[in-house]
Amino acid sequence: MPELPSLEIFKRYFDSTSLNQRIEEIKLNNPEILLDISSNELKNNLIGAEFISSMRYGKYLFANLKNSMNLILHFGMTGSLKYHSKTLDYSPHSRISILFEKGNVLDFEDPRKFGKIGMTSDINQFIAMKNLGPDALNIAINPFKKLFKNRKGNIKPLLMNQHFIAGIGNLYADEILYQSNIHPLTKAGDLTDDDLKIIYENMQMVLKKAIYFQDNTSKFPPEFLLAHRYPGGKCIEGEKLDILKVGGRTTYYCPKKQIKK
DNA sequence: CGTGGCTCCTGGCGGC
DNA sequence: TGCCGCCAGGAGCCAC
Repeated sequence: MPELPSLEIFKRYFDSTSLNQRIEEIKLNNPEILLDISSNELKNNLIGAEFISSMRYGKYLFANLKNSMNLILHFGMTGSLKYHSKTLDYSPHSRISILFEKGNVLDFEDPRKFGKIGMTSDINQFIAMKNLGPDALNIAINPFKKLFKNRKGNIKPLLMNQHFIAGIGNLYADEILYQSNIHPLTKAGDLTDDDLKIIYENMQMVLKKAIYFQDNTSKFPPEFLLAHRYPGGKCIEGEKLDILKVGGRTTYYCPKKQIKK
């Protein structure tokens, strides 16, 4: 589920389970998910250390260690966290297991193995190296509007472009545009100042609501697209949602509400 | 630059 | 039941 809202949920889960305990052992079941670091190096940084805090940026979670290193977690399409007792509930898809001294385990699960795990001593440098745009939940309206200066291309791929703005994925891009009455194929250059304001406000609203609903789309009220986003689904006004491919990704929108300019 | 296509990998679902 | 094709919340790379 990993768009910004799930990342925020993961962060809270991590903070409430995994801080301030000595790391005793690392089980690295799939070293191929490591990002620019060897298994031994990762283990050397983690074993004997402890997490003291965490920070989310876009779709990345940084777990801060007392020794001033930071574990980087990227969840791909199917990543998640699971904290459990050492004695039970090992996930078959655990790619890395972090065993704490008191007998509990944090599993990084990821069936499809699109996730990545790494380590950095400098989070800002990592963000700059990845060339990530500003975080979607921590940008003010004027800087947001400025991002659109001289931008071409369609609005939906732009919202999903992590170099442009960090945190929005396929589902929430659809929701934000639906709430804003903007067609996903609208050219960025055709958006008015008012359109950008509306998109900005809906981006904030949608992401916050999604966090509030624990990123569980089945809990979304009917005025949200995500409550009806499946083949044959109808929006709250009874209009059948249309499906398009935009930037290679399946896109749902309401043809009545979201008119192309 | 911007875009479209392909790739990594695995599981779940619908259709035959 | 078994097999097959298609699809999936991400993102990097490459060719045009």
